[in-house]
Amino acid sequence: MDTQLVQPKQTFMNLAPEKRESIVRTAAAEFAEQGYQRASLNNIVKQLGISKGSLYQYFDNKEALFLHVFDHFTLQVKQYVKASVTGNGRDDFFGVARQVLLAGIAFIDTHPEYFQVYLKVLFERDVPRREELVARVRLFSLEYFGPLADRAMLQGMLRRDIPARKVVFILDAMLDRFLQGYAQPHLDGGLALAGMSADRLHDEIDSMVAVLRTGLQPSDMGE
Amino acid sequence: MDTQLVQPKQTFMNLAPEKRESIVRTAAAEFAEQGYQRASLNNIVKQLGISKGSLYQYFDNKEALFLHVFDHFTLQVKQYVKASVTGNGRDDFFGVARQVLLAGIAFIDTHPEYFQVYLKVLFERDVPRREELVARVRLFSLEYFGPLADRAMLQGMLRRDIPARKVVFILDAMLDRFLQGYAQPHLDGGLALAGMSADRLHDEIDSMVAVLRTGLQPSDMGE
DNA sequence: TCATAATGTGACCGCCTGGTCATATTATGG
DNA sequence: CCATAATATGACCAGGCGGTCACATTATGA
Repeated sequence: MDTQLVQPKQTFMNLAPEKRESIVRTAAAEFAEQGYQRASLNNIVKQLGISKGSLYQYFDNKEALFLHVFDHFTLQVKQYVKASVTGNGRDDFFGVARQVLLAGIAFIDTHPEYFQVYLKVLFERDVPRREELVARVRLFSLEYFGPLADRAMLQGMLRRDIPARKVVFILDAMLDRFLQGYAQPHLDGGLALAGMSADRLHDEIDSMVAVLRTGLQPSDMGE
Repeated sequence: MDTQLVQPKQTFMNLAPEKRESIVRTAAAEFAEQGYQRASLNNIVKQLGISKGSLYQYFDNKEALFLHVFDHFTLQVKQYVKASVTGNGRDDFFGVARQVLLAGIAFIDTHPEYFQVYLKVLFERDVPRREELVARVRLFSLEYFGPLADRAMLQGMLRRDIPARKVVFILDAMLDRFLQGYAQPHLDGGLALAGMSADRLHDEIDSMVAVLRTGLQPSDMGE
């Protein structure tokens, strides 16, 4: 989640920032709708009102454009999560989970196309450097929650009869699935998360975290 | 989940059953690997060693072939779940969840390509009659667990402070995610489910269900 | 002002796609 | 055996793709 996946050509960097942004946003929308393989460069340049030759002056090929879009996505995610968690002081394990969930919702609200690109990468074959891309995002989650769970375990905040890595799996599954349900109405298990008001959404999140607390905290701890 | 999505042409029905099966299996594999849009009929007929004209004597078009494959998938799932649950007597709510999880694993083991087709349908746009296809599978899960949860609630087997529909969401999310992780190694949250031995897999499932029990049962109930 | 460098353009290429159809092959039954 | 119906075939079509390149346009700075 550190170094860049690809370098655009110098010509692209010389562009006005607004134009750069509009290109990345338009490309992201196309990749989000169609996935990598079906996404059409002809479509992208048509929507941008530039010629195909220009696009090839900015990026070496379709793959480089796609990787640059993904670079933007990971950068944005990182910023969102960091901002939301560090902003709200020292929470306990489940408090952090709640914050991450809220950050995810906020991210999807402001950049729905980026999250769709991520989902496409997860479930599509033949995405260039797919393993690497997925690893970047998954590792971010695992490496983030892993140490947190270990610490919580040492502090007696988690049941000792469940291995820490299983706690992480459950947390990861729940968070990811909740976000998938928010972005992809079919997966919300009948909760109708998609059009929900912010208040009710927060209620859903709180009660979801509460269930995790009950299930994963030692029984001799209050809520 | 009842009526057929599409009728193959008569010519297809006149074929020897083994040939019919080999056609459906080969098509399923192609759709699983490539998704609907990218799947190539040229590829399918080449692998089958038949001409493209023949394929069009069996099905009206690509869409009809795809829908027929999906029909087979839903039929198989139904059989697997029914068989595994009815076979093992009267379990409690969480016991049934465990049985369904085991049935899902068994299904993926024997028909990995069908499950991949389902995942592709979930995350791909422009799949013909996509809403309908997803609804068939999701409704199967919701309509199955919904009444079960209601009954469990009435019998005092579930915490009263969590609405039944939220219990269903959590269960549905956990099961679906576990199966996704089994079929798609990136999503296993570091549990390495993919290559796991049957015994260890059963352990994982048992402890997962145990966590659900603890989190969702009233605190005054033993395990 | 003008030579040079940087950037923009879209017709064009080879390739692959889903789908068609005239024709060849095989099965059927009188 | 032969006429007819059923089935199999693959060359062919229009359309879209990623990518190229000779050329037009614009920016630069001496």
